[in-house]
Amino acid sequence: MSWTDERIATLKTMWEAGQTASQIAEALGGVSRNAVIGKAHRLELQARPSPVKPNDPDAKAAAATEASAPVAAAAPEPVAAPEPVEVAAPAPAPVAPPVAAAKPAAPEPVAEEPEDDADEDEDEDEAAPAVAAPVRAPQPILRSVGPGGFLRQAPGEQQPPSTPAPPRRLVPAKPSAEMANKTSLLELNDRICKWPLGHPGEPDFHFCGKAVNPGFPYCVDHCGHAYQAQLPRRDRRPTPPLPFGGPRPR
DNA sequence: CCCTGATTCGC
DNA sequence: GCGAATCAGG
Repeated sequence: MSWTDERIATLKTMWEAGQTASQIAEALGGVSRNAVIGKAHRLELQARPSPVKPNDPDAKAAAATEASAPVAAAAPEPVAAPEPVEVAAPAPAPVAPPVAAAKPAAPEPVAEEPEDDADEDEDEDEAAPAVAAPVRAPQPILRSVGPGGFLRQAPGEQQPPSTPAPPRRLVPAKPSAEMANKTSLLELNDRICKWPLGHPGEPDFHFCGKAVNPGFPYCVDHCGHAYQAQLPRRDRRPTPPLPFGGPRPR
């Protein structure tokens, strides 16, 4: 298997979406997770919280290099001023994180309508009324910053009780009509949602294409899908949050 | 044990 | 450039 543009695009997309290397490898097929990670790094896609990220470069390098050779000398404690790794503290404290007031000007362009939370809109309805954003009190909400740098939902605004909802149609069932205004890979830019729909290589594969949530590669809706707490693999639905139908049966 | 990503290094 | 082997934290 080689890294075609399509595969690379998928890799990028999934990587940015927070999928694990294993999942990406599985979805792509024909590659190991190591290959995915290696490629991701070569593409300079690095990011995402890694389970193994020490602090001191020197100590780490030494440890990594001399992994098998127990260093019994030199540089016992070169640690002088370890810079505190400033990660946004998920402190529930009343003090608002800096990000909270970041963009209070534009309170959710998309109306999170209470009318039917049970049946949330995951489908890209051709009639998506993204414009019908009614007046909503511009009260800033307390948020913390997640590993990916995304705004985490405040405890109060947890919408559904983490109900992924039964897997529904992720790919428009209407090939022709829907295809007319699909967003192809070539049309991707900084302003439109890059959430992939369908499988790369297939005729109906396209991207969401809606306006992005400022600062993110996806629209508000898909940010919600892309950025969520990782559940243990075991408790994870086979594919629910995945825009990809999962590994394509070959 | 399992998982994760990072890094190295021979190819 | 690629990816298996290896490392290391959770």
